[in-house]
Amino acid sequence: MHFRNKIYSGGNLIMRMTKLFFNTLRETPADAEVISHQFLVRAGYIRKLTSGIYTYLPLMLRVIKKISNIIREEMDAQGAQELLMPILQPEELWKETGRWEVYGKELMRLTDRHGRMGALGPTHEEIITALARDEIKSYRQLPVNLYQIQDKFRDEIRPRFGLLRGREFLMKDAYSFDADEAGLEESYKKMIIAYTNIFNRCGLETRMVRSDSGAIGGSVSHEFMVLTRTQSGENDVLFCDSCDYAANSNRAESRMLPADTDGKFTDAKEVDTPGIKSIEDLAKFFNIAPSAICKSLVYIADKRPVMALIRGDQAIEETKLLNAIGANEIRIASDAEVREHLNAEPGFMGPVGVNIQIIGDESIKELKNFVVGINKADKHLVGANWDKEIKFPAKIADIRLVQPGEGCPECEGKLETTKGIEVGNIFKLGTKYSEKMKATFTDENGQEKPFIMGCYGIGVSRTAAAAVERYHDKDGIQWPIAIAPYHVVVVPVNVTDEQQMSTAEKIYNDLLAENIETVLDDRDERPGVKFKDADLIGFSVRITAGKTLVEGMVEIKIRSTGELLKVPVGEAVARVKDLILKEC
RNA sequence: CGGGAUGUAGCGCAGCUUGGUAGCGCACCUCGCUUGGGACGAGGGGGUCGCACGUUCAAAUCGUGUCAUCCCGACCA
Repeated sequence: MHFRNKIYSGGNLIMRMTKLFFNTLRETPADAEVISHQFLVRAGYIRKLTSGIYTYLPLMLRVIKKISNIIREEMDAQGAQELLMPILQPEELWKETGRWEVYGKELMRLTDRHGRMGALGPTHEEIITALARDEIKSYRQLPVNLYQIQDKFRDEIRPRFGLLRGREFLMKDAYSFDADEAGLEESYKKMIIAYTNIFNRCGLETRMVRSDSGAIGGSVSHEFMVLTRTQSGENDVLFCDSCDYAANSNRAESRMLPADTDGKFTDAKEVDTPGIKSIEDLAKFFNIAPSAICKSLVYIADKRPVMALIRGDQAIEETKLLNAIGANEIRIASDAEVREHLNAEPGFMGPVGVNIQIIGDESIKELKNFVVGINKADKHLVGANWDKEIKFPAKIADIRLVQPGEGCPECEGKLETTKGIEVGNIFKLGTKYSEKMKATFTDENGQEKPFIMGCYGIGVSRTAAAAVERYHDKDGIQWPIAIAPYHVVVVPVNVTDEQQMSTAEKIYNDLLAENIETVLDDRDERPGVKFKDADLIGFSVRITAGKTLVEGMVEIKIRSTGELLKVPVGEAVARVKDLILKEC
């Protein structure tokens, strides 16, 4: 309830709409695909400069500042301290961690006039670690958590969805330094508290989900997802219908349905399967369940071929596979590559007599008397068993894609799926950066030790977009009140009507005196225009001074619910204040 | 990077097939009128038709190249 603060730092003081720098569009911009992009452009919040790069107009900046301030308050409450690091980063630091090579094209590299290489910061692990290395010498100085709110630049392969995936975007990034694992655990928990509070205060329902750590590395990580309840959102989230388990699909686990190995084939033998290549065809051909088949897939991981085995009814989760074999890049092999590396026809390949790495999913362990390819065209082996006819793979890992409907790994519930927008993430980095960069401190025994680190991000601009994605109707945005650019718009229906205008002015001034952020729509426009704009922009409350004035009443309309109240002029301010206090 | 599409006024689009003085709606300016859900009338301003080269008496229109933007995919906080 930030409006209680005497000093509001939301921005400039122009609160008359004739002065406000904004412009609404009647038509939807052709290049805006998702709702948040469309409304933010139409309502005059953002304008595109170039692909993936946007100007935040005054309305947008107010929203951004509100989110930022909530973030600051909650981060500070957990003992974190704000600083601000440079956006241009020197090549040397990135070479220390090796990320200059592995980060890829997303890292926007540039050269200065002296020919020195650098990059626009997509994240700041290197910079903060270098700072800690120089400044933190003793365990007595620990723990420390430093954060900043700053523009990040990532040269996205394909920017899209407006503010949801831009190249330049506002992010809060925090980095914790601890003396030991227990300290990191403590810091991590504090950030969970901070994040939970932040998103709650922003009025966003989020779910903390387990996720893959990606290129940043580290062991444990969680993402905070806004569950959009719509088609939009880039991540698939699996969550339990009865406990609080939730995970990104690239990390989710489950109790899968048992295999249906009915023991049809008790003896192992080669069988002709002319042209029968797919699992589906095999199942039909033999009249068995897909789960009685061992599926073999070949991937090219960092240019080397790898065979992945999985139960026939299951699918590979490529991110899991990538992590399991420690590769940077992975893709399914082409037919030509299968022939080249296996000397086998696609559709008949299998884990026999090949000299490439073989990795098996957990799901193949229980396979008995199964059907499997043996690298012979138009033949399959039936009734196979591990370590009899087929050698059990040396490496087994969870590389399976979890499907909705499967059992929750932590309770008896079932998993459901929804789209989510990732607005925050937290990582336990451990010593990944501090070791490489020789960022150490002296512990109480005089031993030199690397910092135990964590990092914690929140996409500020993305959070704003996610809020629009989640809260809107056909007419426009329905901001949660805590992040709405203004709380109230006062609309005199006809600015040439003296009574309407003076009433509106008075209410407007009285609201301002109560520290309620109010704009006066003093434009000489027809009421329809003002109402449409008010809905589109998403002022939380609209007070209309119009025809009801003859009864001494004004109208109060609540944007989020559409609720309409008629109240005596003299009570309007108190009623609105009350409404906002209750956050509508 | 692969596949697809589009570049014409600030925004949304037509015109291109069949080459001949660049149009419509919204927005903008002036005047009038209007004032409870994106009014109406009259008048007005604004465009190197993405860029370059070529074909032609003549190119928004045809050809070649190039750049940009968007969509699908690979990738990703």
